[in-house]
Amino acid sequence: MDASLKEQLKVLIGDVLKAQAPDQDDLPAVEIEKPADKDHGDLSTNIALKSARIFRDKPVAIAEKLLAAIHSAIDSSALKAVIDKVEVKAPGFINFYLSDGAVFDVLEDIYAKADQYGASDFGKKEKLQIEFVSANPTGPLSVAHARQAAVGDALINILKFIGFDAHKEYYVNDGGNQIRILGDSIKLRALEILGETVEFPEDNYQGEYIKDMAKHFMDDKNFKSADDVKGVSDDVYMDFGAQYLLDVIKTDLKDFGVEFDCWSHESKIATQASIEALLKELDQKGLTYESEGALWFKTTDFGDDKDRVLRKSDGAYTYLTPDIVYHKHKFDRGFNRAFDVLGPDHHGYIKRIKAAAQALGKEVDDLQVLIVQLASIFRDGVEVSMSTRRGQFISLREVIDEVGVDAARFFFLMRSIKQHLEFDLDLAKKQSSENPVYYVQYAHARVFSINAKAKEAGIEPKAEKFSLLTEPEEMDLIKKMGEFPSNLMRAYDVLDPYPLVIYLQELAACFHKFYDCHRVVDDNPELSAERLGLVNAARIVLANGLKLLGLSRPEKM
RNA sequence: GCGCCCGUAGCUCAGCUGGAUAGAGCAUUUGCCUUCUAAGCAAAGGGUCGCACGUUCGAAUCGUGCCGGGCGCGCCA
Repeated sequence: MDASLKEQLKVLIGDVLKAQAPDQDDLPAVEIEKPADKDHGDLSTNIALKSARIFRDKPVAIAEKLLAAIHSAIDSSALKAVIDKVEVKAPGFINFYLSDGAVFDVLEDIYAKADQYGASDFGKKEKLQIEFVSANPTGPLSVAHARQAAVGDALINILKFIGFDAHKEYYVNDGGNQIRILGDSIKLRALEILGETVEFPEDNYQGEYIKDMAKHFMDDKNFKSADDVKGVSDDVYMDFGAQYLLDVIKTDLKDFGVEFDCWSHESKIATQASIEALLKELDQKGLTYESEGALWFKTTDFGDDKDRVLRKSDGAYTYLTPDIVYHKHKFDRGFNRAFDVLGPDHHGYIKRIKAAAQALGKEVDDLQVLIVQLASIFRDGVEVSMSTRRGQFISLREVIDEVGVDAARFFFLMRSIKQHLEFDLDLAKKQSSENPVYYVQYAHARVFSINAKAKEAGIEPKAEKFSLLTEPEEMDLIKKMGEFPSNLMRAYDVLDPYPLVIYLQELAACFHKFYDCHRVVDDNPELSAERLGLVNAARIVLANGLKLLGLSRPEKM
């Protein structure tokens, strides 16, 4: 079932096809796939259907012709031990059935690699970075950030597992206007607390947490009067606010199981000198021009809808400019590729920042933006309305406290990032069969109670030379385990961990079905030993998958 | 008006680069615990895959055009 088997078959069939039509040079490529239906074998090729036009014959007739040649080719190759049966089925598929021995190889492979089963050197140590969350330190993290955190973290784990040198980074946007507003908000709330009448601007941060911060601030400084508050510069409020909230963010993320390799600060990277150097570089490449008193970047050269302003007519830089410096900094640090995880409100920004990467000499796909759709929160069956500006939203902290880390991470990962997510707090909280979180973990935990039972009976798990497992539920479970590596590759292809979540649910389903149909520990010691080996192999695969998703692997539930 | 994402069972969603009779969970109905955890298993009902053309031996999947929903279109960040 592994990739090399598919490749071997592909080559073999390709050779057979070529022998049938030596003069044809535009033969279709051979594709091998795993049929959805068990009655269609373990592997299948549609080559006869694809080449119907070239051979000017019915697909079934072509398949029959190829079948004889494939049979003899297999008999004289190493595949003989692996392929049990080959047959043609309407409308012209050629289906391959694996031998039991080939299926058992999966189990031996799992035991040989253990917690490294599924790992590979596919990534060839390519150095890449995923930047995610990167919320401005102006408030606690929301559910949107929580989803991005779960996705970024799981994706990093998967990329590392398949051989990439992957790093996770948080970009702290501490240079912009919003920090000034944050400082102002704290200051005004402090004055309010002291009984002053203040006009609190609508654009300032309205959340209750600002009042808490103002109290903390005054306690720290031992401020008692409005004059004390007015006596310190705005910078003090800004620094306090940003640092305070950054600490909150770090703590919340840590409690969510997400720890970054690097926290980059805009204020340290996008310095005046580095911005000027960037502008000079872009100018030398002929990618900027002045118009209406502003400095523009020709992003249209790279497919953007319109050019973008780098420096406003008042002399200040737009958000884009330091962000380009930051991305240049990423590539200068040796990251071959970079991924930015952003919310859907940023999709209009993609062309711009990719244009910048190309202007800096990178290829189009060296910078990829992963847009993670939002999550709607449902409580008591109704959607909770959220507004960041008004400070009304469910925070990551509330999600952690209310449903727990495992359930929250699982829910955030169980849908494609392209899919808008419905997060039902009541469902996520439930410790019952309705909650999909526990389905996978329960399979893992069940193995431990089997092991306890086996220990009583003095049965040791077998880890090689399997031969007695013949039940369909056993074979299905083993074959499903063999699909683990390809699901990791699929997660990489789509840059989204969700295929792994779906896979683990399928694997758990195979396990539960086996569990209900057959007893592991019974009066046949040889069979019991093999079944014990089987369920422990399943436990390894489940554990590896859960670990990659950042979920716990309970031994008891 | 333009751009991105979504539209598949009552609900929430899978369906990978086009393949064989469109799947799962939840919900509904019905079975299975004196034996390794019932947070489990089995069975039943439930679908013009938003609509229409097109490409193809073959379309939920690809293309075009509509319809519907979400988000975004600043010298904001």
